[in-house]
Amino acid sequence: MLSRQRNDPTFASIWDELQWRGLVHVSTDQDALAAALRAGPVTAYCGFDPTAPSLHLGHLTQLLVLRRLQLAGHRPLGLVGGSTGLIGDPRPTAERTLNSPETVASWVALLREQVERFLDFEGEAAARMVNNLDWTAPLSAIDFLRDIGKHYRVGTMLKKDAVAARLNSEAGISYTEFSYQILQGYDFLELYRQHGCTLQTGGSDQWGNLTSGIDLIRRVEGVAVHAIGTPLVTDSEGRKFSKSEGTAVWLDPGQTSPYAFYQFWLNSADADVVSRLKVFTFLSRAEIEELERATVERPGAREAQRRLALEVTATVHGDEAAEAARDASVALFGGGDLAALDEATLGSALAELPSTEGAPEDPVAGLLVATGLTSSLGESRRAIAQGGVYVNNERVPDQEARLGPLLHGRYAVLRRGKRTLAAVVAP
RNA sequence: GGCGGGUUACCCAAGCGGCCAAAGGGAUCUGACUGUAAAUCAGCUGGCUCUGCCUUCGGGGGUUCGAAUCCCUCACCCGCCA
Repeated sequence: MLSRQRNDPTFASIWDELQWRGLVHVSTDQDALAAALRAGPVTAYCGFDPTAPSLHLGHLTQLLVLRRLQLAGHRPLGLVGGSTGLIGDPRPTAERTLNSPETVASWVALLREQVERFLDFEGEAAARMVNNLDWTAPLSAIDFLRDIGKHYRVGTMLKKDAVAARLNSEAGISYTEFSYQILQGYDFLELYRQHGCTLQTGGSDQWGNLTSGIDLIRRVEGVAVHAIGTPLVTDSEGRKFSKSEGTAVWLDPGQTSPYAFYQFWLNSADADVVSRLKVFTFLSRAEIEELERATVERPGAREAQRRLALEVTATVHGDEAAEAARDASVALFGGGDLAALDEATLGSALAELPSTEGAPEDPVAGLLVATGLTSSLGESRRAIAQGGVYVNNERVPDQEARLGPLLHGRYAVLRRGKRTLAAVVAP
């Protein structure tokens, strides 16, 4: 995948391209930053905290920004938050529950592998991976307070969005989380010292943490460094899709299958699809503008959504998985008669879906639970009663219904609602 | 450390001895319309061996025929004072 990615050569600079793609929501002084990027290779970093065993879509934006910078000749540093993950970035709503050091360490390892897949570790602009535990763990509490804490003004720290929100809420905030911004600021300082890093990227909700490092480096080293805050990935309603909103789309294929991942993008609203193409694909401006026209002229054809789904799935899961997800989608949503599909096509399509073993006499309600389409028998019955369950595209008539005849003697396709599918396979 | 307030389902939030599996709103999910879209309208949303039973209102213990509701205790959060 990496070898096929490229920036659009029609842009005068990477800065122009990032701007066009809508990836710069906030930044430090634009002229200075653009000039720095023009002047030669810049070392840029982005941090990923282990709050779960996988990265999700919010992180993908950052990974691709680093990759775009790398393609323009700059050097990316992928940071995993071995120490910051032990502390927890304050959320605006409530205090986090601390995870055990063992858990954090295991998640760090998983995240590191995921980040590594998006960057090139060879050549002039080779990427590097770092872990902030390496420089934070040896630091004593006294060193921390004297050497770093002295540069921070509490008044400034209190003004950071997340901190201010928490202070104004009933939840309050612990000293632990309050200190987070100092740790992240110190990361930037260390990376500046160790690797000459002068640019940090992050989501715009991280702006307070980004400026924390910028201010620290100015005070300690007298140097002006930069930051880019990318827009948060939302749908056209402004809803954030990240794990905190409960609709997580994970990069780990074990948690979100390539098929489910493909389907997520395919279901993008017209109003969102162009901005998503810009942020999440390496398609050129000309290609994206063509897809934008297609969306306006033939919205029902959903050409942009199809291309988006294929491109992003390929970027994350590889060409083969992306094509399999596309082929399965075409077969299963092809417009009707599943029985008309030949066995090989059906079998490979169903292989993309969550599945369970079952026989014709098994009750549908139980199979729904077994495939994960519902989480309890009660929910299954409710779904059936609402007319929201289908077997092989036939609506299931009553709650006691059994599976019935299998396609090719082996398969059945369970559907919940319009588009959530699962497979039943004879043992 | 003292005093006061608080901890309810995915989130916000009402309830303050029985009519409470717990109002209302948000969100999810389903149906209709569609393009596997959006908007709109309607409905569902603890579990089960389902005319009943079980678990749930921060944890534990108690009072009572009966507790989310009263008492004790522990934990955590907020505010004021120190």
